[in-house]
Amino acid sequence: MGHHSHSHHDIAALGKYAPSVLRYLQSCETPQSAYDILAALRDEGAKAPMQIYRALDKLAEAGLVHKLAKSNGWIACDGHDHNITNPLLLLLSCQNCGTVEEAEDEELASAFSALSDKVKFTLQTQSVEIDGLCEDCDGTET
Amino acid sequence: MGHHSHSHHDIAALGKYAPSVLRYLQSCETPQSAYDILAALRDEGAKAPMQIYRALDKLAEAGLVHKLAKSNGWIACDGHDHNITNPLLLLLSCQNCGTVEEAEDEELASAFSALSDKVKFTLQTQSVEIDGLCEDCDGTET
DNA sequence: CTATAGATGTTATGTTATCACATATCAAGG
DNA sequence: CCTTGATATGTGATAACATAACATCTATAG
Repeated sequence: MGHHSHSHHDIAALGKYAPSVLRYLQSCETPQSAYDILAALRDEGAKAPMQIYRALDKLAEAGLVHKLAKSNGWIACDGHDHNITNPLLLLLSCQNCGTVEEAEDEELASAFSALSDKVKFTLQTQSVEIDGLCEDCDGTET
Repeated sequence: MGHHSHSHHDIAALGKYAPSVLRYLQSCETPQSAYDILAALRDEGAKAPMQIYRALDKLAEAGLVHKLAKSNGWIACDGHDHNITNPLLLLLSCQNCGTVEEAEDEELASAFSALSDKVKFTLQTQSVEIDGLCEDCDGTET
């Protein structure tokens, strides 16, 4: 259990550009748009948005990248194992520096389950995006 | 306390199109895009996206409409009072029929607060979007 | 070898959002 | 009045994000 599931993926099988898209996102501190990634991967032959979106779709399905809906940005997964036993991923997005921290929380996950029962709404969400200030930026921002 | 705060707003003060944008969203069952709203408000003189976005921005700031980040759609607030004492709005978005239900939950709100302390991340988020199936659709969808 | 299925390349287009500047409205001071 | 400045609104252009549609390539089963 010390390993996370990512090492089990054959990233090359996710398409021609999946490895470089993932490597690029891993090299970035902050979320990148599909067009940012496209620009960065010109050297490697990428020419059209579809090539990037196809790679991102497969990487996301494999849990190797996450999309931030509010900003249309993408990040590489930090290594959390997003599988059936870890149902709820929290993406803590700093409004000052732009970094995104991943977290999981049992208490929050069970509060979600309880709510789901209470209001009779069957949850399908696997991640929740949360805005705020990271420890470094809190108090620091102008 | 039978009243909600919305009656305190002077909607006309939120701009020329704010009243008709709000009225239109209130008439819709499902989220509408800014361009949907624009199309619906041609009769009332709306001609360009900016006119709609300006109205939506002010309505959102007043808590009278909510944006769904994942779908770029907008809904009218259902009457919940989104003020300082009710910090966390949950938007339960049905993936089958498209309706969005608003909810609040003390337990969930305190789990968020607890998490915030634990990971040292200062929350600014006021609403959380959640996907799933509403009671009517659960089991019903094909 | 060829048929075919799936992956990738490519063009065009659809959709969402904002910029930048023009024009209008209106209130306050001269 | 009239000018000045602040705020609201109108408008065209364009940026930014995403997908449709079809062509071409490639691996491999038959």
